[in-house]
Amino acid sequence: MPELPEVETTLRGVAPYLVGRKIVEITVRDGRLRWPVPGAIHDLVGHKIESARRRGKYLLFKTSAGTLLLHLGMSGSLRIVDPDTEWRKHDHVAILLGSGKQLRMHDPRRFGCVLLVDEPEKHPLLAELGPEPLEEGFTAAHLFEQSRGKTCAVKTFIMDSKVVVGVGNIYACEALFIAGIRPAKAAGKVTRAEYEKLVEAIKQVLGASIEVGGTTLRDFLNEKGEPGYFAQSLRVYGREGEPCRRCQGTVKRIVLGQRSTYFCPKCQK
DNA sequence: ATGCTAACCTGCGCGC
DNA sequence: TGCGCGCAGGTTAGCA
Repeated sequence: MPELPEVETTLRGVAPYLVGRKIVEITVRDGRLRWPVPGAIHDLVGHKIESARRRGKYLLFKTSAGTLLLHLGMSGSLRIVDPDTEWRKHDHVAILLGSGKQLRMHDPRRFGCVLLVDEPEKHPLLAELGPEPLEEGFTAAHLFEQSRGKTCAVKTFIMDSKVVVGVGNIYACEALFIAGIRPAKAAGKVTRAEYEKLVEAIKQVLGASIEVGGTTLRDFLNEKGEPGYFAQSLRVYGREGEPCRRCQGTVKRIVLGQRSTYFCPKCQK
């Protein structure tokens, strides 16, 4: 489900229900996520959520007793419900708030995680992360420097969270199409001028998707159960064999780094 | 250090 | 209708 726009949409949806509220009860129905949900998260009961923010695709809910670190993996989602709402299959963790509302984490594939951390910036999962793509630190110079000597595909390169966070499979394909760069081209051979275009394309495509609530492919819904509308704006992702929207060519699919990769051979060199 | 792969899971849509 | 197969928005661990 989630790339950066979907995580950001989720954050904006749930934050107003969380910040300033006390945690009344935490229910772990199935703690078998990517890593076991630590028993210590119950220490947060009685503490107030002071802030809710995002770092890459991680969500961080801060309390005076520690920070809840949450990742939605491939299929995770959050919902705000009334506590008497019927449990769905794969509703794994729930947090009851002082307001009487409940936050529920749903994740069929269980690639997501719910952890308790003390100093988020020092945590191994966050310490090595690259810049936020929508912030100042994400520049063509950064990509150019980081990529010199790299033989991996430029698409794989921009999906590496140590290089830049939040660019997943959909938006990597879309951004490379907008920038006119062939996804399989070695990252180290992409020119400075191409990285200029790519940085702009990434900012453009992520920003545009956030504006319409993210991409709903099969199951992404926001905290109110509404879909995102970016799917209808996709230029190449999932369009193998269909006509390119810019030229008369046909969208092709290849596999890079075990991931489906869509591009137009005529528009992307 | 770098780079590739296998692995973690469940569910869905497709062709037969 | 049912079954097997391939595929899915992410990321880490482990190996060469």
